[in-house]
Amino acid sequence: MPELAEVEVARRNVAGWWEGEAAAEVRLLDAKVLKKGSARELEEAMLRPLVAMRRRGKYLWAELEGGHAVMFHFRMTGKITCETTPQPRFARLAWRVDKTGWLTFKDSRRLGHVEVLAPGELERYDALLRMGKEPHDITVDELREAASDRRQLKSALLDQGVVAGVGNIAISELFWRLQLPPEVRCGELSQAQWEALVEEMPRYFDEIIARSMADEIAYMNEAGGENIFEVYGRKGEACPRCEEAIERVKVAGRSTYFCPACQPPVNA
DNA sequence: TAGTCTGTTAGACA
DNA sequence: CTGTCTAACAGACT
Repeated sequence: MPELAEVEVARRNVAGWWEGEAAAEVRLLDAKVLKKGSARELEEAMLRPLVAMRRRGKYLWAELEGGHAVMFHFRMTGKITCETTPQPRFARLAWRVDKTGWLTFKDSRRLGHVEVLAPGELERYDALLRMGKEPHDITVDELREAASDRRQLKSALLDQGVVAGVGNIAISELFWRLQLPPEVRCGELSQAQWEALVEEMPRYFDEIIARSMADEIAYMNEAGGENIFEVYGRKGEACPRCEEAIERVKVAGRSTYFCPACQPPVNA
């Protein structure tokens, strides 16, 4: 599951499931996922009607009547699904909405978290304050300014302070589309390549979002696990563009999949 | 089996 | 500043 795209799909789904209602019942199934606020505050907040579901980067939050917010971060394995029972496997928090069923925050690895924010705290939420612009809003100049020349482009794009929501999978896919080598440094990109990157980022996310929404409808969530990416997770398979075998390397500490033929090193 | 991999992020360290 | 490693954690894969 992708990054910004997965969270945006979750936002749209949850907004539809929960829209205009208050939860009828809240169950905190694993108290350790609640990183800020008390179980009681969480319950009181969620029992108020939903005002809006919002997203910034990979952060997702619910705004409730009365001014509280409930913040979610999925990290690696978190997700929100709609269930018929309140305690499916890996459920950490569940709330029942009459018209829909049990909305469930699941997280097998328990790296994700939930926070209850009192009125006004959202405006002072550090991760949001430090976050770069969304891929859909950032300009070429803004991106170049945030990414210093010597830094690896991958490292810069993974930095949420540079641009919001880009994750490890998106990097492999974007680099393949733009034919950039995995370890390319920011200073090595031409103006045209910067422009292409700024154009391709929102396009990539829009495509994955559209695809994920369609899959949700087709499979009623709980994806079948088919790899929808061009190169990510496809080591040894043929490049869709040139048939060369896809390789995997570690850059910025994370796996990057690339085609050695159509993404050659800059100095080659 | 045991070891290795994993979509994130913050923080320690060289 | 930069990259690398680790810790959170637990399951899937080789």
